Parts: sequence; C-alpha cells; structure tokens
Amino acid sequence: MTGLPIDSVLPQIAQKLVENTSLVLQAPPGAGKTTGVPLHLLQSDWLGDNKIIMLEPRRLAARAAATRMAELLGEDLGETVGYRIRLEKKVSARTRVEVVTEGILTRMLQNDPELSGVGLVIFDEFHERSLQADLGLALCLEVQAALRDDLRILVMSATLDGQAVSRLMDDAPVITSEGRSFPVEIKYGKETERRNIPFDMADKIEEALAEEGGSILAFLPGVGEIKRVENLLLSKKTTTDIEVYPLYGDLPMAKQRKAIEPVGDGRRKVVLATSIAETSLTIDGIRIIIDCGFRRSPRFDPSSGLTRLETIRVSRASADQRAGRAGRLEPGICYRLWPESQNGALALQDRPEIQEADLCSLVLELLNWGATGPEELSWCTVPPKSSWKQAIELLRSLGAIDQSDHITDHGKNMSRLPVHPRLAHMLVRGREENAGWLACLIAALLTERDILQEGSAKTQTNLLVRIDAFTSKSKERGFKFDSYRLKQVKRTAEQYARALGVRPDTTFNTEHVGGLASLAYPDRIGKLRKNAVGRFKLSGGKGAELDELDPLASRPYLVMTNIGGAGASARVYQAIEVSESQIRKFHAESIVLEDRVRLDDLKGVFLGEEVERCGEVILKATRVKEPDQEAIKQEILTLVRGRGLTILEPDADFEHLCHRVISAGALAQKTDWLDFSEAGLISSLESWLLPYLDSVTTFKALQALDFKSILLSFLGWDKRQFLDENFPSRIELPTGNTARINYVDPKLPILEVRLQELFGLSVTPSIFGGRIPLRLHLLSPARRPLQVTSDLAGFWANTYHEVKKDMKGRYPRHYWPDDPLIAEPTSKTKKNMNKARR
DNA sequence: CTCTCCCT
Repeated sequence: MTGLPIDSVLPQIAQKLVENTSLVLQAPPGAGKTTGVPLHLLQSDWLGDNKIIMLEPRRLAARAAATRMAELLGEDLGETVGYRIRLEKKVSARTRVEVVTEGILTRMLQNDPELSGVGLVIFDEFHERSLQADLGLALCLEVQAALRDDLRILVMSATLDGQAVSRLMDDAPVITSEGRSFPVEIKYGKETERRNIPFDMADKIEEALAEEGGSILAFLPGVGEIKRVENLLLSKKTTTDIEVYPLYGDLPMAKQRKAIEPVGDGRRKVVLATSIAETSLTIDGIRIIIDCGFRRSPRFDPSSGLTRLETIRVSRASADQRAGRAGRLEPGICYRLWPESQNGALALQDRPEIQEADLCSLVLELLNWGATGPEELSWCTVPPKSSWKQAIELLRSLGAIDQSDHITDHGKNMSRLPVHPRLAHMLVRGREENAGWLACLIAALLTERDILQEGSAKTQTNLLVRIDAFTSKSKERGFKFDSYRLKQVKRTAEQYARALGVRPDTTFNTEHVGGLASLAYPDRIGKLRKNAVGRFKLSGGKGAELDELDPLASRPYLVMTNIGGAGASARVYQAIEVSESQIRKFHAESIVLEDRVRLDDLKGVFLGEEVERCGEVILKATRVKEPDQEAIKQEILTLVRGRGLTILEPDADFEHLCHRVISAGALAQKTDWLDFSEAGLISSLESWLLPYLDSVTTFKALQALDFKSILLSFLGWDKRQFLDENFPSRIELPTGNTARINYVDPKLPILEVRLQELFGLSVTPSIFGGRIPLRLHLLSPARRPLQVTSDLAGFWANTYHEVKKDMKGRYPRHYWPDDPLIAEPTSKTKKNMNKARR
C-alpha cells in the first residue's frame, strides 16, 4: 500500500480524529481513500475494541472495497475485514472493519440506536448524496449528539463540497488529498446547430473511430436513444468492422456481461450505455468517452404520488466523472457533444436524491426512530415539505400512523420489513390473510427488475404472467423469463418471507394477487370508464390509460402496480385484475355509502343516486327518485370548480364584463375591488352563482341563466356605478356611433376603430376621467389594421399623410381629406355621405 | 418513447 496520494494525509486524518469526533475528507478518485483510510485508522487508540463501519452506495463497491482491504492484510474476507450487503454477509466475531451498503446502517440504527461496539462510521462517496446516505448521516449526527459523544464520523467526498458538510457537523475540520488518474483530453462540440442526440452521437462515434484508436464508451440518456444509435451505426459503411454493445440495467445479465468483457482478436468495441457505466460498472479497455451531456432521471411528483422520468442535462460533476472513465489505465480522450461555452449552463452538482425522491420509507423510518418532523434532525438538505406531506398521507392510508401522526403497531411491524411501506403493508396484511408467501412473491416482483424477457411478448402489462412464472402454468403460455432475475426474485421473496416469519409455499391461490396488490396501492384501484376501452378512473382521483389492444384494457377493475407519466392521465406499465369482492374484502373500512347527485352527460339532467365508493371509484350506484335540490346545487358548484367557467358556456358579454372589471381594478388601483378572474370567480361561486340555482334541475337551465346580469348584481350598485362612469363598455365616436372598448389586456384598454370615424378629433379618446388614453387600433374602411397609436394628434400630423396616399389608391370611393382635423368624421363612402346630407 | 441504485 505504498505510493498512493492518500498516504501523505493519513497521519493528519488520524491525528485530527483524536480530538475531533467529526471530520471531512475531500479526495478525488484514485487517491486510495476507500482502502487506505479504514486500515490506517484501525490502529487508533481511541477506537479501542470498537469496530469501524464504512458505508458504500452500491453492493458491488462494498464487496470490492472489503476484498481489496483483506488482500492488503493478507487475510481472507470475514477476518479483520468483512462486509454486509443485502442477502449476503462475510463477517465474524474478529471483524474490525465492516463495509456495508447504506441501507444496512439504517437497519443497524433502528435495532440499536447507540451503535454499541462501533467507534467510527465512515461515509464513502458522500458526494453522490444518496437518500440513504443523507438519512444515515442525519441519524448518526443525532446519535453522536444525544447518546454517544465518543462516536466518530468521517465523511469522505470526491468533490469540493466539503465545507457545507463541515458546517453541518459543527465546523468539523476538512482535510484535502490529491487524486491520481491519467490525463484525459477533452474535446468539445462545435457551436453550430445540432440535430438530435442519436444523430449527433452516431456522427461523433464515426468521427472518433477515424481519428483515434481504442474502444469507445458512449453515454446516452436511455434505452430509446441507445437503440436508435445502434441502428444508425449499423447502417453506416465506415462502422462495419466494430462490435456495438448496448448496456443498460434492464438488459439481460448475459448481454450486460458481454458489453463489459474485452473483445477478442483486436477488434474495436463501441459500448452504448446509460449512466449505469458512470459508477456501477467498469468496462474493459476503454480509451475514448463520448458524452451526450444528458441523462434520464426520476422525479417524484408529490401531487400525484408518481415518479416520472425526465431527460435532463448532466451536472459538471457527472460530466467529469464520465470523462474520468477514459483515464483509468492510460491517458484517454473525451468527446463532449456540447460546445465549451455551454459549460456555464450545467449545474455544478446533481440535485441530492432527497429532493427528488419518494420519501415514504424515510418518513416511516424517522417516525419509528421517534422523530415527529424533519426539523428535529440536522440535514445536509432538508426533505421537501410537499414530499413529506404526501408521505404522511400515504402512511395514514396504509394504517402505519394514526390521526395524530404517531406510528401505530402496524406501522412498527411495517418498518421492520426491508421494503417500501406500500409493500410492507401488503406483506403484513397478506400474512394475516394466510397469503404471506404470495405477498412476498408480489413484493419481490415489484421491487426487482422485470423478469419477463424483452420480445417474448411485446408489451405484457399483466402482473399475473410474472406470478405464473412461479407456478406450473408458466410452461403452457410460452413467455420467456430471464433465469438470473427469476432466481433473484425468488431469493428476495425468501428474504421477505424470513423477515415476515412465513414459509415459502407452492400451493398459493393466484386469485388473491389483485386483492393483495390493492393493499399496496389503495389509491391506484382503477375502474374501467364507460364506453372507453383502456381508460380507467383511479381510486386516488386521477385517470390512467392502457393500450386499447391490451387484454386487460376491458376488464372492469384493475390495480395499477406500475404507472408513470405526468398530467391528469397516467400511462399504465403494469397492472393486475382485481374483483369487486376482493376490493370489498380488503378495503371494507374505506368504502363509504352516500347520497349524491350526478349530471347525466347525455340527457343533461341531474340525477339522484345512492353510491357505494372506494375513494373515487364507484362500486355501485342506485337511482334515487327525487334528488335533493341542495345536493344538485352543490354538484353544480363542484362541476364548475372541476371543469372551469367554460362549462357554463358564457357569452361574449359575460367575458367582456369580466375583462372590464379586472381592468378597472388594475388601472384605478382599487383595493376594495372584486376578483373577476376565472380563479377568483370560481372561489366566490357560493356568493354569486349559488343564489340563482334554487330551481335549476337541468344542465340546459343552468346554461340559460343570464350570467352577465348575475355578475352585475354581484358587483353591487356602488361599484357598478364607478365602473360605468370610468370604465365604460362602449365609447362614443365623433360620428355619433359607439364602439366597444377591448379590455382583454388589463393594463392597456384598446379601441378598434375605422380611421375615418375619427376625422376632426384631435385628442386621443380616453377613459377614467381622461386619465387613461385608449390604445387606438386604426382600421381601413374594410376593417384591416393600419396603425396602432396612443397619440392621435401625432398621428394626424405625421403618419396620416402616408397612410392617406396608400388608402386613396385602395379605397377611391372613400373620403380622404388633406386636413383630417377639420374634416367630417364618417363611416360611409363619399356617395353615401352626400346622400345623407341631402 | 421506462433512469439507476438500495433495505437486519
């Protein structure tokens, strides 16, 4: 272990930790910190008989770090150095350095908040800012402050954000180390306009193959782009003697392995990868990196409770990490598809996961820990309020917390299981229903990667097909499963079964799958909409859609086990049929019976119904003869709130009045005014609309109401008086005609008028006692726009003479006087003007 | 037009 950059700072690290219980180490890749630091600190006096725990963000990294350290000591794994990751551990009573994945630490803390026997916790790769690492650090700081003032915490980070972490840890000292890697030459794209990622990437790969020797690793955002680049490369003549390998997480294991292995007989390799190759995998023999500059990233939307994927720009840190992959063994080269001038537009760091992710598990962990809110702990980044609130609501609906947000016994049972709280709820309830093993299988299938192989059925959304892989039925159907993943799912299910205390079972009843899944997703029970194949209304209130040709698309009830997408209607990626009786059985306490009124869209009549519903899903509706008028009135308000004022089909007068009132409020700067914007009127529906609904029983009658008059009386006499005097609806023109003032722009009332009608008028027409001049849109006799001005006198003096020349040619029968100020205003032709005089 | 990790 000689000659690593970290060696020169190791004594300093050890010495600082004698007096300080917290320390930050900044060391770039190649410094040797992951193996050097724990082994060196093992000799510290303060450690005594206690252990060192080191956190790694990935299982692969944990196993590798432990293996290297054991090698350096000349020992086997599990002696002085061991590791613990999910489903696998190599530790013994002698073990002094335990490398664990981040989630394991949370588990350790929940079991023993004092972390007995642990002297030092090291957070490796903290710059990645995973949710688990942020949570782990917050909890460790709490332990240090409240229970264990001798516990030492060392945060190791590759990038220069150490100061922020240091402040969080009571201004802990920061030690910086050099790194070591081979130089990587960066080549930027040209400033010229680019087309799209796949085209640009294929061109750049061709260019790099011609310019440079060695194999290429190209970073693309996702599977779609990878497939397109692959096709483009195959169609190019210059790229025939290379091997192209896609590489992404959903690729079957065998194919992933092929992409990572070296190619034989000196052929060149082009690997098209997602960000999986940024940290998780190392590919043999790469000299050239090509970075498209984008990645796909999950983003949790607390309002829908869904996570959707976004294609976003990479951060500077991530681009540097990608480039660094070219300089692992020899000097390398990195082509970036963006011009250097755009570097400033990239964020320095990626947003920490805690800001982007579903916080349900984290919140349950903290409530179980005894915290009642996020403010009770010290965070690197405070969890967003909206995600916290959504998590609390979901946990309440799963019965994990009570009405006062305290964890229940059920919640405690849930938090012991190593799964998302949704699935934990399903497991615990499944066990109560004697379907524990089936619940474990479902949870494992929903947690691990899809076992169904691509191509065996183009888009197979049915969860039951996956369940059948574990029964004798699988052979009959001809679906192909990835055997590695199948094994993985089985191991995971067995882990859950151990944690739950149930036995694997071969005789489970697959009819219960839908019901069990509905426990995990009580907000995603979907009911098929009437006359709409593939479109479902979800119990949580949103909509969801399946391909019309999907066999599930016409089933009456589904549980959506995987949905994504934004907006009102989500895309269903995986679902399972559920029967009405299963919904009734598993959701008895949330099914309500109520009287309500519904608008029959076809007949336009309000009908009374007695309704049995589970969330927003109607299980049963029975007609009631005489609907209650109060209920009709409330239903009308609900309709308008949901669909907006447009369902009232308001006429132009109504809209004009609204604009006029808004404009008057803005221009006269009234403080005691009424809000006539759509949002404002919707929030005051009770005041202005409700009093007129006493005899409305049909939709037609509703639309026939005179909304303009209704709004005028809502406005009241004083305000209406002020409005008419200062912001009139129409204005009189010199001809004696009147013209409507356009108030659409609240700050700028407009008068559209034919130029000739203003002859003789020297002052710009105005409102509000002359304080607001109207913006004039002057029109030709055929009402074509000629000129826009707020200064009529200036127009007559200057522009008019040019306009006149043009107009005389085009409208010879009209009157175009040389001096418009003394001319007679008119809306007519010359002939008709004379007629009128006689 | 589905990223990628992770949980006694």
